[in-house]
Amino acid sequence: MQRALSLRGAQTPVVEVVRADFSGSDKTRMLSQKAKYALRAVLLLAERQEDEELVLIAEIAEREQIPRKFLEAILVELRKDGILESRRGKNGGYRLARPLDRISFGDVIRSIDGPLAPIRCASRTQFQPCTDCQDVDTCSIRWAMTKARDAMANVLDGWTLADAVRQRHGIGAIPLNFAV
Amino acid sequence: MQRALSLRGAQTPVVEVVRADFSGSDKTRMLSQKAKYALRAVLLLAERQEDEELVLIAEIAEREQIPRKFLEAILVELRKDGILESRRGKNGGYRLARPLDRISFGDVIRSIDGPLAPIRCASRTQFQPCTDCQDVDTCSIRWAMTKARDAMANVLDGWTLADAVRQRHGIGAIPLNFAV
DNA sequence: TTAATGTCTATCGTTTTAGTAGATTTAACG
DNA sequence: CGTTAAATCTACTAAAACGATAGACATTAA
Repeated sequence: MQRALSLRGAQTPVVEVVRADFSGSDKTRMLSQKAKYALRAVLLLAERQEDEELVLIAEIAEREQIPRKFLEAILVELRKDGILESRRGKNGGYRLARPLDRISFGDVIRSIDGPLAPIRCASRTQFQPCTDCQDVDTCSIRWAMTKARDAMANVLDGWTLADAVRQRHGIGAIPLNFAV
Repeated sequence: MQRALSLRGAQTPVVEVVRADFSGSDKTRMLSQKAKYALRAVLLLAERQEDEELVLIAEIAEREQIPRKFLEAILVELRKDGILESRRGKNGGYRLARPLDRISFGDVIRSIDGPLAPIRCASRTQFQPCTDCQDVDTCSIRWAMTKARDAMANVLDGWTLADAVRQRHGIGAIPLNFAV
């Protein structure tokens, strides 16, 4: 049975130019624009946090080029999750609710985008089995995704605003677990 | 200036029942349903690959409870990316295009969902700067996301169908880098 | 009281996701 | 050759998520 010969596999492109399109397009997959804005905002607050002053939404919006109204919603979420504090009224504004070294990238991302895990059944903070799952305990997809989540969480929960600010200013070494 | 007292932080819920809602809802974030189907399909083919036989789409669909027509599209993508081979016509069907130990979870996920990186500027296979990026080289978000991507890729590219099948059958040890 | 500020609620257009339907091509077999 | 069993291609659709916007409302300092 020599049928291997007639099998259709990947078309190895005869000319490479063929591969020049955007197959796979522009899927964001994971970090939403919203979470990216959140990180930028929080990072800005981190730079300011020394001078005990509150920072205006308007200022954050302008400096980071984030749509004002959209940013408002983001900041409210971060406040509800205990990452930011705010005061309303005249002289109001925002600031970080905790010291720089106690706010991680993971905290911010979870606040805006939800669990870090690629799939709910691999989440440690928001576990939920797939509706069509046959056996949660032996599922090898879940197993791999859990490992992936842990690896990612290890990075994102270990990397704090303090680290980012330090890195940005070029002072201080990068933590050991993040060596390249 | 005692303004810390009047700051609004996270509302520590007075009654815990309040927290019973689904804030954060059901965002998939990363692994799409489609990619999950793809992994299930490929895993099934991996179990069958010994007996040189081709497997019907219909059979995969039924066994894995995947909508038939949707599955077709998935298998075509996997074939185009060189993960599967197929033959049409009578006695047609699908099978893996490479040995089990040369197809990783990362391969399958990339084929269906695109780059593993949480954000394009952190992708090694599909790099692209953010349109609003001020400085790609010093961006600390990109930096963190790159580390997260690498950690995740290390897991998903290292975990192959061979590993998954071995694990499923309870024989053979889990590779060192995946020790818990 | 007023002006400056954050907060809440509702809405909206676009893109992505998940899925469906039907016509078409290919290969085996008699 | 004709039939039949398969994959494949093209087009469409409903629902959700995403990114944003608008406007009324609540709070605080001066």
